[in-house]
Amino acid sequence: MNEFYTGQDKFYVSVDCIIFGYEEGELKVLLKKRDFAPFKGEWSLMGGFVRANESVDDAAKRVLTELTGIDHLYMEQLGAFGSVDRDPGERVISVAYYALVNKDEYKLNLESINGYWAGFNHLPVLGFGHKDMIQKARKDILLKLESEPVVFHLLPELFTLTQLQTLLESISGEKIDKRNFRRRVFELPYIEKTDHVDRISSRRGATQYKFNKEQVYQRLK
Amino acid sequence: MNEFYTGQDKFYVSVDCIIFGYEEGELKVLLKKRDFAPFKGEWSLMGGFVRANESVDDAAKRVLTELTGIDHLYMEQLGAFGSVDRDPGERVISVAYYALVNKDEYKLNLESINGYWAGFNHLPVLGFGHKDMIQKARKDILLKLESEPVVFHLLPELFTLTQLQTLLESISGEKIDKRNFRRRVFELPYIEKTDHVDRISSRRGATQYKFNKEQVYQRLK
DNA sequence: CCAAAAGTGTTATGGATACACCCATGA
DNA sequence: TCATGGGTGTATCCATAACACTTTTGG
Repeated sequence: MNEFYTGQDKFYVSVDCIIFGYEEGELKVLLKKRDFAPFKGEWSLMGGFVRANESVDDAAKRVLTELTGIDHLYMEQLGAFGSVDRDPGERVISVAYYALVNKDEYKLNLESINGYWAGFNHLPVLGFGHKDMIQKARKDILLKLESEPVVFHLLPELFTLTQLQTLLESISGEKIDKRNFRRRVFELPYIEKTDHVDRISSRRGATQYKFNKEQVYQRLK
Repeated sequence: MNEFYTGQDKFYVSVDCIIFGYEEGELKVLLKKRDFAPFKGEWSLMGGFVRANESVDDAAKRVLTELTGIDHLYMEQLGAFGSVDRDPGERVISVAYYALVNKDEYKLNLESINGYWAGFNHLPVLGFGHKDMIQKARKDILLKLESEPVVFHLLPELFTLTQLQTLLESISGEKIDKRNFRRRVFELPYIEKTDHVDRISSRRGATQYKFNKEQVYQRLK
């Protein structure tokens, strides 16, 4: 149609998904054993190629669903990673996304996808610039948190304030004062106390809270 | 090399540059008349195709230099724009960048590039999702401003506090109190008073200030 | 002398921080 | 009874916001 376009180079375009979860006080990232070269058998992010008939965003959703069965996730684009030799096999331009998952809600079959939840502070060696992507994603979430309480995507329906606090601490990398933290939480209209008590993590039992999602979104105009 | 890659679709990948400048109290965006279809002769962002032997970041720098002669600019990636029908001519995945330019330092020959500085609040009709990109870029800069005084890339060497204030107002879209603003500025170690006086914009004359770039970067660790 | 922009301080308020002890329970 | 994590208030400090008049000078 446009001869100007002809003669331009074409590229493989992939998507890489950084899937964050939370467990036992630590932020986790879902990794998978690579099925094919290069680095076959090594750990890597969930990824796949963009197809001609889908948008890049749709490709990311598709890859996520294909690999994990998870649908309708909270997901944001992180950016394009386009250095020439990022993929040692072929030139591939990758667009990275990050997703936040409530691990309880979606019971993944880790075996069938050759996956595992890596502790954010104990990542294995990763190729393709994946480590940079993960670090960048963490910073991005931290920034986003200032304007939107996205962490609730990571937590189970019911959670204790200690769980919420340690999650925020592990994302920000900083200790939070318990009393100041709780006072702030009590002022938030979208975090509600429930009658449930968690007796797993402490002898005394901790009150469980839940997010009121309508309030979250209403609050954001 | 990797048969898995073969059979995947390939794409044209382009870069689009949102070049911001500042003049007479208003934020500006550099646009250019398109040389080829689709939308030949219409206004659009500076753009070009990524080549096989260069990174996407390098492509953005190259396009900027080719079209404007400007080199070594402050530039950030905004993200990938990959909907299927974004470009009505062909499927093209675009990675957008924004740049901040001191218009005085780089005297552009607007005629030769068919360009013009559009007022941010008076943009013409733009295709290819360029308007969305521009809006997103403004928000991004606003966010970035909280952690880094990037506006100095837009200002001339010497500037008055009123110029700085109106620039910030036009980026944020909000009025700032003059006295509070000035008090805050006086506390910043990287904004220095000079002996120069600007007599163009007022009868009385306004003191000109300058950024101390070492202080800016030192401050950011 | 007047129009137009530059310049200048004080007060009030709210949010952030620092800080230490008692409580309830299961083992 | 004791070890473990849950739960609670107060005082201080600092950043932010609101607010109006005087100064200088070119025309």
